[in-house]
Amino acid sequence: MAEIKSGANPLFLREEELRQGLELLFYAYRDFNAEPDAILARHKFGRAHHRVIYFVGRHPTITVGRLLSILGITKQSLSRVLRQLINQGLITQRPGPTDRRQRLLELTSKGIEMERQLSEKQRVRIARAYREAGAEAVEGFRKVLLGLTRQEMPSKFQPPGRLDR
Amino acid sequence: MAEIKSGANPLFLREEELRQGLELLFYAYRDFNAEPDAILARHKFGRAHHRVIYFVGRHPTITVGRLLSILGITKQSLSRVLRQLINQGLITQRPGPTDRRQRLLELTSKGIEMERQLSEKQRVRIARAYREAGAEAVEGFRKVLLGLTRQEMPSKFQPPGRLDR
DNA sequence: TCATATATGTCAACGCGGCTGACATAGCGT
DNA sequence: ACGCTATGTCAGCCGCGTTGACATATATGA
Repeated sequence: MAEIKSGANPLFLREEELRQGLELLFYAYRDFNAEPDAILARHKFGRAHHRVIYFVGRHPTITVGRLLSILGITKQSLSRVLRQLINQGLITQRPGPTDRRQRLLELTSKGIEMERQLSEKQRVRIARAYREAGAEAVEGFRKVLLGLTRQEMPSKFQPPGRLDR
Repeated sequence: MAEIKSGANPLFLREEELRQGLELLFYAYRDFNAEPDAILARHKFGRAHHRVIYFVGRHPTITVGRLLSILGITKQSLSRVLRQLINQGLITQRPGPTDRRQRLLELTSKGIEMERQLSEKQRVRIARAYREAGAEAVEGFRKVLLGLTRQEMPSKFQPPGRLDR
């Protein structure tokens, strides 16, 4: 990659560069989820539970509908994991104060504890990567990821789809 | 946990920063795979097929065993999608020249065409993100992702696990 | 040469978490 | 009063992971 603009074959190198980015993202995403997966498995949960716990923790009193649109899955899919989380006492629902059709979701203390356990592994991992890479690299990391994210496809709202694994 | 070391509260900001990275990665990974997913669906394939096509394209004449260890899945899982890809004429196998137990995998021209279609969307996306972010940001992006990737868990070889989506 | 180990494939059964379609209920708003 | 919205649920399907057991061909070392 030193000779990126080496006259010889800039197009080929560029292609390599892009592939590299592709793979980096693939491996990083995989490794990044390995540790939480192990914890989840001990509780008979999966990544879907993790995501729900995460976003409810991040947005306390979030409504079901909002959660659905963040996750980009169907209500039937969400319902399964949400019901489990509620039954296990990790999440509570209560009617919305103004619109009582809504169910506002919140983590219980048990849910908060779980969230902490799960994200701790990832926070440590990110923190280490940030520290090693330096502030400037972190800024670049964010910029590029943001660029990857935006500009959705024609369909105005994100179509449902698998995330994970 | 918010105000643990408050004062001005550098710790809180750091925490926010880490969460931001977490989410960025989540969204980027999701959006990044949306377009190929649509193409795959039209051919009755899924992400598993995409990954196999990708890595066989990237490493022509790769053996089944090597592919398994890259993907980090079981041979039974691979076998299903690999058989389909072979039946559909996207991938060919042939015995290894020195060790005839091995099956060397390669994309057919049809497979190459498919690979091109799939990765084109992602290459365009990455290329745009790189262009917009600038060379320096790209370097940072790579550095951080690399930091996220390495340093595996205690188990010396990566345990099997889901990737994707 | 013979025994064991390796590379690969296959059958069967299971689990998670997406999906569609249909239908139900409560509450909001006109 | 009526229809739209937010949510939930039942039923069934599919992709793609998993484990365990067993089969076959080939390589390799005692």
